[in-house]
Amino acid sequence: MNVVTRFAPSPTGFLHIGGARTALFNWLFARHHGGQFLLRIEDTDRKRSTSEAMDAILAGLRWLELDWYGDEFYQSRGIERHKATAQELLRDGKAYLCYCTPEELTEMRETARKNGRSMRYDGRWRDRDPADAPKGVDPVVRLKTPLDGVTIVDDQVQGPVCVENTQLDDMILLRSDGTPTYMHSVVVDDHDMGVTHIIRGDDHLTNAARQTQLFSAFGWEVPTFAHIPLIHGPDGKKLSKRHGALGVEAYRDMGYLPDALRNYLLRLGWSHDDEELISTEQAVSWFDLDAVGQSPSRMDFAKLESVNSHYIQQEDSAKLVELTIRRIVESQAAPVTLEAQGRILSGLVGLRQRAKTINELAEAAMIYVNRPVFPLDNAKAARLLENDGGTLVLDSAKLLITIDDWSEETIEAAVRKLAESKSLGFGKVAQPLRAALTGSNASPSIFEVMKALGKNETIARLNAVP
RNA sequence: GACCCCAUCGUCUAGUGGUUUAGGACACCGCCCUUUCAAGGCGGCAACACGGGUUCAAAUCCCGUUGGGGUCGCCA
Repeated sequence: MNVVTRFAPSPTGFLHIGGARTALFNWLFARHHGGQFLLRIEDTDRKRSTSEAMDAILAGLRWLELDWYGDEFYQSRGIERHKATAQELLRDGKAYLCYCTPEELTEMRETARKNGRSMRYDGRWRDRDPADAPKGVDPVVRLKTPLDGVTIVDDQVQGPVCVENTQLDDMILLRSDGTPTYMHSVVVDDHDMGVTHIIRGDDHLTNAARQTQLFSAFGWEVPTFAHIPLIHGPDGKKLSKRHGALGVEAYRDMGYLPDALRNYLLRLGWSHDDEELISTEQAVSWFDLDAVGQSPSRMDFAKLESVNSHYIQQEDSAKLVELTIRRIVESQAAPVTLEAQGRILSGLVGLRQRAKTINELAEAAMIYVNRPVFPLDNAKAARLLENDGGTLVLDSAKLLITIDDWSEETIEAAVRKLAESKSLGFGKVAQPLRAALTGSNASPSIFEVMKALGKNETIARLNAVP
């Protein structure tokens, strides 16, 4: 089966989470079937389209590693073609000129609503003699849609959806200024681009019926539709900014990995038995429309974090260090020395195990960037150095300075021996050391920290305790 | 309001008429491990919206109710 999918965002805002999932599903579906995934920017609304939004969408897609086939299409470049096809329909008597004023339309809408009908435009110019055309009024071009019968959208996710044709009015193809509408442009473009599968949000389901009518008017084959349920906020209501209706770059800034976000989004509304952590390769081989759920799902940051932490465990060390350092530099607006970078890499095992996001990782890694400042801000840590805590730290320093083989094992053996010699529980020694070394009462293993810090820095930090 | 879609633990979901005391994951709770915090291991809590049918048998099929969502622009 030849498969061509497309993602068609309008550049009026960033690439939000729902759009990202739509793009992912299209990408996956095309990959799975060995087809092509195309990108089309729907920029026909010049007033609302911005180049910033366009850049944000492209950057978001690239960050998510959802690459599209060939160059992206710009809908605005097809305007002449869209106009021409509408004229064809007009010539063939499948469309007509309508001279209704906006006021008339508003009135019609109100009447329709009052009478409990969904049909808005009453088709008053459908069969009217063009000679009746009022002077000085620019007409719109409307499609002559079927007056009776039903239009069936055989949706791959929702199943067959039947809409009575009496519910659908004659849609506008060309505005009175001659420019094509979205409904018209989409159909022409999808046909011209050879799109075989239209996978998009559920909010377009009712559009599918209208677009089907247009495809039929042209005598074109209707693509297969698949409307995926929308993502809602944690409360089941429409996704708001507070709930995560953010651009994907915001997710990057919150410290999520693209692989993790993709995995999370994939599982939101799609499943493969009990699989939770799914690699891209597996996703490509498993993904199909029949496993897409029919009900809307809710955004769950806790689950996203959990998935993200798994990907942080799996991420390549060098890459992880790079991301961590970049984040530190961004937030501290200060460089990280090569020495500190080496320490972070050395202590990465313990750091990554405790981090759910890159941001948490960057924060935890600060113990390798800055020395603790006394008196410590952390009250619990400060308390660990009170009484004989400070003495234990200095005793440890004296002992550790004699160690030549600076390995975790040797360091641990030495510290354990010290605790034993003083008849102290191991924790009694370890906690003050932790406070002296990291300025905190919680950190990775102190032996790992000492190893990563190196002997000189370790001794220096221990001796710095007042 | 009209039309369309949806309905299994708090959340994401498995389940396609009997294999189900409804499974997994996240979250939550407890225990273990333990130098702290995590991670990990073990265990626990927790759902078929409701009402009618169909059938020997229904979470699974049908109808209705309720609830949620979407659409109703010369926006996309």
